[in-house]
Amino acid sequence: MTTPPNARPRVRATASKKRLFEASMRLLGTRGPNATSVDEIAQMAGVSKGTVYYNFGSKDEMIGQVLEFGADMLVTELKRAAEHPAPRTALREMATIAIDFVEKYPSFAQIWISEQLRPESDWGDQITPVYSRVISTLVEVLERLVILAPEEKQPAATAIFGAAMFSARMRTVSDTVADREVTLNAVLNSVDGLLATHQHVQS
Amino acid sequence: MTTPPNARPRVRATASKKRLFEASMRLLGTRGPNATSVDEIAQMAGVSKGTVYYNFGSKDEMIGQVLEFGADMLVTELKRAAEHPAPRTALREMATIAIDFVEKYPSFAQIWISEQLRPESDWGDQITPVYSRVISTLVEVLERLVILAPEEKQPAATAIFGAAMFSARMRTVSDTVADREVTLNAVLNSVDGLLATHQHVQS
Amino acid sequence: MTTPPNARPRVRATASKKRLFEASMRLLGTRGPNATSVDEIAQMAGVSKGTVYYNFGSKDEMIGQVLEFGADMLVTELKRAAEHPAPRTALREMATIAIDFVEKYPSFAQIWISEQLRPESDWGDQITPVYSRVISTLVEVLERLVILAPEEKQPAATAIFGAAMFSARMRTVSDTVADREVTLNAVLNSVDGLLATHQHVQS
Amino acid sequence: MTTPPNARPRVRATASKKRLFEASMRLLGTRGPNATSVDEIAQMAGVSKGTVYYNFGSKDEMIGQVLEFGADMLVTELKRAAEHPAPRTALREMATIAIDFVEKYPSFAQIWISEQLRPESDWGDQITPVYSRVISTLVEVLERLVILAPEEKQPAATAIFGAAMFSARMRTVSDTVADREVTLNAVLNSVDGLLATHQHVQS
DNA sequence: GATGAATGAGACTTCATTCAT
DNA sequence: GATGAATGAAGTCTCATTCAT
Repeated sequence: MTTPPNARPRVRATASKKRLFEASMRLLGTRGPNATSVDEIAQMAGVSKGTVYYNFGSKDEMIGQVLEFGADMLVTELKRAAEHPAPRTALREMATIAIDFVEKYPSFAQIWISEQLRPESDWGDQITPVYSRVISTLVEVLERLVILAPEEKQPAATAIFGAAMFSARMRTVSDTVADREVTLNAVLNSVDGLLATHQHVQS
Repeated sequence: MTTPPNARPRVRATASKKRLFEASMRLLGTRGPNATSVDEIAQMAGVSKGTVYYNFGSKDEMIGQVLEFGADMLVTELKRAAEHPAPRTALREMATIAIDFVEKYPSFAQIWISEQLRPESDWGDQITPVYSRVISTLVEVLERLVILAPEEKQPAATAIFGAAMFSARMRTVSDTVADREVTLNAVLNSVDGLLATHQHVQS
Repeated sequence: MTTPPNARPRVRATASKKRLFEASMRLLGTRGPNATSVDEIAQMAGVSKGTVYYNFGSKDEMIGQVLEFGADMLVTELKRAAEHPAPRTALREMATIAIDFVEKYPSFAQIWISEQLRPESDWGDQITPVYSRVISTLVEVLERLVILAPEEKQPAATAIFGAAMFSARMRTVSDTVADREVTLNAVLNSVDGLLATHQHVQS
Repeated sequence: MTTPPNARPRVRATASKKRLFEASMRLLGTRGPNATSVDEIAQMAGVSKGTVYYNFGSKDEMIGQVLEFGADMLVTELKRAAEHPAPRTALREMATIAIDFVEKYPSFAQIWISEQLRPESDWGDQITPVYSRVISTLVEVLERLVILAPEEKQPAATAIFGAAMFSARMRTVSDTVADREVTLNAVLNSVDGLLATHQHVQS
């Protein structure tokens, strides 16, 4: 993190860390954290195993940082889309972003969906935020769309999030890849259901 | 391998086998398959480690059988609920069953959601059926509810399944347990969305 | 071992033991004692694993008995051949017997050659006799053929035994099976060497 | 698997690797590969069990390398002795080398004799060559000694090899250790038999 | 006489982590 | 900054043996 005056060491350090980051992203989602060994990550990054510990301190710390990085990427994009003035359009764009993100980084969706639910996950600190940050963003948009009782808000958002993540991930797994637009509409059924059963917010 | 009891499968199951089954169910979901050791399962079942191998041959085989058993339980119940003449009521009951099942056996939801999505899971043969069997049942009910284009069917069912599983599991994890009825309605938003945007089937 | 008055149990007992014997013979030579499990032997014999312990008490005891049985078979035949009045003919017949025996029961040759040499073999008590009984028979015949110094006797016999066993076993393993007669002559070279370098015994 | 040091094989061998090699040599022959555990080897070498896997990858790989190393040692010496201009002297020296080698490394003789004959040995790739390389060297020398029919060559060499290995190994096992010279002569009886019954090669 | 469920010691192997260089 | 040799705890699995039935 420090920025010493001599450039070369910093460049090399950054290079190693960056390569480890990239290798982690690729392997973590393909095989999951448990099935991926530090050896493999180091080998794919082209550095020695010790370098992992020099740069990150532990395997869990590295995974945590990778997960956090990915989470920031997704949440940032989602928040930007949430700002669209028309709430239904905002939701459509958010779903699109989620679907595309999962297609681009199946890794993260995998880990989030699977590990997020595991109560005593080692990366809980990095993972839970993904869910809660997305949910709170979703709730904000939903509040601009329909009038919801307080206790309805989080469940409604959770259902949409679950539908989106699950549908998106399934596209990347199943043999018959569903059309992106069709998947998007299926996810948005949830939104349309809300619109059909709840009073709309006046713009 | 040692003299496997495949002569008359499951007839007169040993007490040991039953106890291992129960211990597996409890531990598998709490910690996930990878994080649960054969030692722990055997210890919780009150038998020796060798007994696991005498009865199941391998850890994977045992996990597979446990998963299969749970899947049969859920799918059987879902299929019965699906037979309700009114399709929307059928879907409501199916969602209720799923939510209750997850509450009763958080284990299975955990494994299904997390492992199902992992392409090269070792228990793929036992797991994939859970998804596909549920989806095909869901599709049958949806076909009785609204008129769907062929390519819409699976995505619509997947979105509902994802919403239900994710919401149900989230209830068992989060601090503020959402009300069961509210969760149910949130899941059914997806169904109501379909009803709002598609032509209804004449009864 | 006891012979109870009612015939049926004895017949069954004999049957189990006999079948275990045969299964052992077949497996022991193919895979060696260490690589052959009690399970496999029992399974091939069509009896339960417990029957092995009921009949023999232990794996080692069973192997020992099987080895002893084979040894008796060979030694008995060799001793009969050794009685031929012409010593060289006796030796030729003994070698023939050994070669044929190895061809018929590659198992025994395998175990004898390999385990015999292992100092702390578990079956030492049953195996060593094979070697010493054959050697002493050989020595007796050699003494009728040439005049040997006392210290020459055992080494000469050992060399012949080694040549015979090794050559015989090699025939059953190698791709290009050597002609039986040619192998026999190669083994008898040792005898002819003795005749060429030592004083003959007057008949 | 963990970062195997195959970059520059054997250059600058670690002290650990060398010590494991030596411990393996000592234990492998005393007890045979199956009866020797990785734990024992590591303990005798004074390193941890993990070091075995770091350096060799597996037990079989380690055994294979040890066997190969020993085979090279013996074959190299035999080939040098085989170059002696007088073929009978060459054979006598070869037999001497074999006897001494077995006395020094009873281990290898043990494994070669016992495992070589086992068709489906796991170390077949390392072991078979021992036999065939020695046999072909022996045949070359025999061809310089007497005129042999093509089909006689390999059997003659095999008989000599068997006599030598067996006699040598027997010396290290039996209580009454035969004199080295006497054993040597017993082995060479085979050669003298060839000389007595076949036409000599003109020098 | 025979069975087979159960056992537990011990085997091979993996892998996150440490540390001297 | 980085390396890679070394470690040891922990994991999966095998198998000879015991014992109640």
